[in-house]
Amino acid sequence: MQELDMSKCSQCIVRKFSALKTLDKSELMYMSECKTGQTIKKGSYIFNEGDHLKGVYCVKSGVCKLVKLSSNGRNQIVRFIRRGDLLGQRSIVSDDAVSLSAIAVEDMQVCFIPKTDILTVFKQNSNFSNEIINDICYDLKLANHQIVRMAHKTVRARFATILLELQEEFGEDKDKNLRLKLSREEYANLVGTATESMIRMFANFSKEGLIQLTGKNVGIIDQVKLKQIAEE
Amino acid sequence: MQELDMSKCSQCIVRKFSALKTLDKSELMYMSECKTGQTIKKGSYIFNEGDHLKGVYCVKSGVCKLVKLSSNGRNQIVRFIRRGDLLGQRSIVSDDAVSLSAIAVEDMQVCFIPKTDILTVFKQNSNFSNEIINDICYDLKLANHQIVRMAHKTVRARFATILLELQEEFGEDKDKNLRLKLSREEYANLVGTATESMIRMFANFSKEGLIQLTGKNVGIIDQVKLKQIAEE
DNA sequence: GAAAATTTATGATATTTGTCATAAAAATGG
DNA sequence: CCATTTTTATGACAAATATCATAAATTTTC
Repeated sequence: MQELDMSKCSQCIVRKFSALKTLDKSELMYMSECKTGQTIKKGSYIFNEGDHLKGVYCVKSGVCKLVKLSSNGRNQIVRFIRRGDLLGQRSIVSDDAVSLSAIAVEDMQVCFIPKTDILTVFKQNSNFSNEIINDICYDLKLANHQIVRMAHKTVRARFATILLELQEEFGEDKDKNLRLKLSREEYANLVGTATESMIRMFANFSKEGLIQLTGKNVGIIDQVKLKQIAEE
Repeated sequence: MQELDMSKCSQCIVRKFSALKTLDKSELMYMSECKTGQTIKKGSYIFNEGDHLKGVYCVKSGVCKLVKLSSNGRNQIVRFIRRGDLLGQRSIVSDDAVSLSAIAVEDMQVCFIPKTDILTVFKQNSNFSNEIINDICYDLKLANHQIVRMAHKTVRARFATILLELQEEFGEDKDKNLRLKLSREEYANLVGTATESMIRMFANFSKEGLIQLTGKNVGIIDQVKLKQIAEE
């Protein structure tokens, strides 16, 4: 990680997307004083399962994955964090060690805000705290949904769901390929299956004309059919 | 549901277990005024996926399951709520519809506290709000853990885990049988498998001397081995 | 307490998914 | 640009799990 000055928070467009949008001028000034900017290279850890976070990261650009290790050695990607998201929100309200690791999937620019400083604002500004709490509630809702999906859907259906979610969440480039580039192994860790099985699924979906593969690029062709498969 | 007066909150032992323990005398008096007591029969719904909750339930006795329906018709038990727990906590901080159904697994006694009233206390008493938020964070942590389990563990390992969790959470009766009585179907919905597969697993575990089956009763015999299987 | 309904049990079989082995293709690093 | 490492691909097979059918056991209902 490399330290950078990313200038004033009040001029940062990214805060508009996060709970930080609720802060007023003086609060933003305060944040500007506290934060430190960093760049994080693709593949490197921002924090690790078990760490005690000393603050929150505000993501200016790039994407990271939240990953959990299973006792039998498998990895699960629980969710992605992207531009505008706050990474490590829970550490504001809870002193527990984090239960997930955060690993950059692309090069990232983030601002680190120390816990004590964000806590000051959290206690002062109820709009801000409500936003944070709502975010956490939303995460819980998604997590419950995901439990059910993992428990009762086939790899095939889960893969279809993931493809549609990636399209929805990160969009497509000019060539209609999914903007977020992931390895087959990462897809496997997202869907919850073995890498080999994942590769086979890619081949199947491609043969069936549901997706188009161009190198590492994945293009969604038949959205309707994918939705159908996701429901099965 | 039958209406009951369950008398004063300040005299209720159950509040000691929940976030309500942070309330002072006057706040408890206030709660006593607002709440209404109810009994709920085994098998009946307390609320349904999609409902908008008008308040929170404080569980005095009995157990309920939080269930989510999958698009392919399967049920998943996401967690249990028991004596001392607040049911529907998230509705305090979020206006969203609930994403889970709550169904009584045993006869229950609950007190219903209207949202507006609990919100008053939530805003006033930061100890109380912190407790609630911490509970929600804890739920999220468990949910993430469960995603990984569902994605990467076999039915066998998940079953072992569930047995140990039920022992831990609800304890055993005089005959060393698990106190919480569930049907095979409920076990299946908890482990995330087909009922027939679940029944076979019961037979297997019994044959292997891991558990003892006496009618609907389930006794844990070999805790050590179960822990081992849970890790696989 | 008998009939009906539900739950548990078991067999046979199909499907899904994982594992291990191996090889081709692509990316990486001097 | 070549050697090395990593990623993707594919075959063969094993293991886990679901599905369908049927029956026994248990509970519920009148």
